Amino acid sequence: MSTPDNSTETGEKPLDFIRQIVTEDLASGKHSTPVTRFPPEPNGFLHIGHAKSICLNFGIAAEFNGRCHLRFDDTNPSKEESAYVESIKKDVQWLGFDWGENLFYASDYFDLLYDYAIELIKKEKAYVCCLSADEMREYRGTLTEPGKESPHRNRPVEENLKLFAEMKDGRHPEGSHVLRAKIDMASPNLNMRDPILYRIMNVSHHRTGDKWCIYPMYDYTHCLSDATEKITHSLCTLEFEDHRPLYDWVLDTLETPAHPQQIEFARLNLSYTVMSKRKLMQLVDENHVHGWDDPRMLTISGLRRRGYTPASIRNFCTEIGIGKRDSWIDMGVLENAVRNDLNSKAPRVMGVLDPLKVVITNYPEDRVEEVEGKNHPQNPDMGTRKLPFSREIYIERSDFLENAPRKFFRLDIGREVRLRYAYFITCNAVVKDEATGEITELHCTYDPETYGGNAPDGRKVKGTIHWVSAAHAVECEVRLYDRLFCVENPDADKETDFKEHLNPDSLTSLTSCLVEPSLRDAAPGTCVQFERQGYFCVDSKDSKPGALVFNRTVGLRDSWAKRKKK
RNA sequence: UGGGGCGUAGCCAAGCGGUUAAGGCACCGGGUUUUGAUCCCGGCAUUCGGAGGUUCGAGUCCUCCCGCCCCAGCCA
Repeated sequence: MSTPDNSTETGEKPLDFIRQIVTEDLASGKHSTPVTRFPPEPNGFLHIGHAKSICLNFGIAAEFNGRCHLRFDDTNPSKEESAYVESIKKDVQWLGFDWGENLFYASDYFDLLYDYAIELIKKEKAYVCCLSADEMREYRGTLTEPGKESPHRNRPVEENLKLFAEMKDGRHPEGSHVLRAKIDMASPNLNMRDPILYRIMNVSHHRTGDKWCIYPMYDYTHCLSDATEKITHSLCTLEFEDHRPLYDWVLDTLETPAHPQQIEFARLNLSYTVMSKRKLMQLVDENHVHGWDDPRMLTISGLRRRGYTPASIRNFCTEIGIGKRDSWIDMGVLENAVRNDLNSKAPRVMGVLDPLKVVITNYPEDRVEEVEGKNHPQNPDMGTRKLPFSREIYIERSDFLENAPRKFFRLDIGREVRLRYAYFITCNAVVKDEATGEITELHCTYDPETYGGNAPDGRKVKGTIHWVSAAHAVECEVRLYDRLFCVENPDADKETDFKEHLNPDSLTSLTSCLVEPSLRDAAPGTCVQFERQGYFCVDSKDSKPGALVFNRTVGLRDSWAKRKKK
């Protein structure tokens, strides 16, 4: 029944090259079940690029009935903190993944790793080197010239054992000694020119405290951690391709429980943003944004606060695919992913961002009626809600235009529009501030026959606009976000600091917005669609009862705005 | 002129020698619509970085060329 067709059984999405390898390894019996791992270093917050890796690793585990470990790659205590461990766990869970019992730390293996190192020394495959960092750089050679062997390369085993033990016991200062693999100083692959395995660091570790003053390097730790956990497929990004020979060398030289296969894929690049932890940290530290979870940040916590759903991020990750090309994904693809998810999930409400008062002159002063609004026009299961309607309402300022062109389907003097779910109104007069000329109020009349929004005489209106009742509306703050940078690739020009491309208008705060009363007690995190405008969520940090704050997750597609631009 | 990778539409991405080169985003038309949203329907690569070659047949195989990315941390 084996078929060369690599599409899924239902034929929806073809398998990427990694899933093809996994499929083949299962078919050939090389593995009975795949075991993957997501191995973040706890030195910062997770971002959308990590989400790609998380979805890949946990996704494969779920699809092929395997498992995925969460392993903290905590081998450099000078940069790591347990606060990051907690935030990473939270983000992975929030994305919808579960590592079950399989939570590991590279630091769990420090004893094991030390024993393996002794093993290497005994096999004459590792030695203690006393060259300084500068000397070592000189000895390493260059891209085009081979390196020179260290004078300590042929130390006797006993001496290496003794020195390594002394390093471990804190008898040598930082930088004075390192343990190196004995491979090939003439290798065209710099990673194979006797790479460092252990360095001395007099730094306490967030988990092991002061037990150690020597810490293993990534290249040595990662492969052995993978092997120890019997990982089958060790997935990492392209820049580690050159490290694979070293990964394999360690596992071939030592006797380990398994020899996982390292497979590299392209990391995610998104237009109009930066992705590296260093740069994100700079934005936070220099107050260009308000913290790691600023809704403009493409961190998982920022996206969460912005109103992105876990499903939207997962869908985005499967949509963009896995490959080996350096690619730049357009920000619009991410935005499209939230719109798609929220379109079916978010209840519809009405909110006015830039209010313009409308007095319905033929509506009784003290009358209040209720009209019924659908919570989702395509999904009756989401029910309906009552909306108060009265003589004074607010509409969006941009829904009125004097001397409007024919194609403007909104309000102008003499034009009739529908107030969503309420009545047809016709504008009769404009009230302006005499000094500034600014429009302060509109006078309209309503047609009592059109309750609910339909005219018994069958007459049509071209436009339907949203509104709130002045006496019942809830005042709130709304924050609009735009892309953080003005250019597609803020990193492109090495001469210019990426921060010079920051978009000065990435945040707009509107403070006198009015939303319908059903939102009065909306809980933090609540996602809704403000009809005709976009998807918004109640801010999880700054929103308080009585002082609601909404974040615009993403606007609706707007073909009218596009048309106007032309 | 060191090594390792990668080139299919504006952006991603299928394609695994054999009919008219999937799909998504973007874009352009049209229809439905009490959201200028959603939804629906249609359009959008005579050509796969370039040039040769093998073959009855090449995006897929071979050769050469061109372009881009990564590597000289006691970071991961």
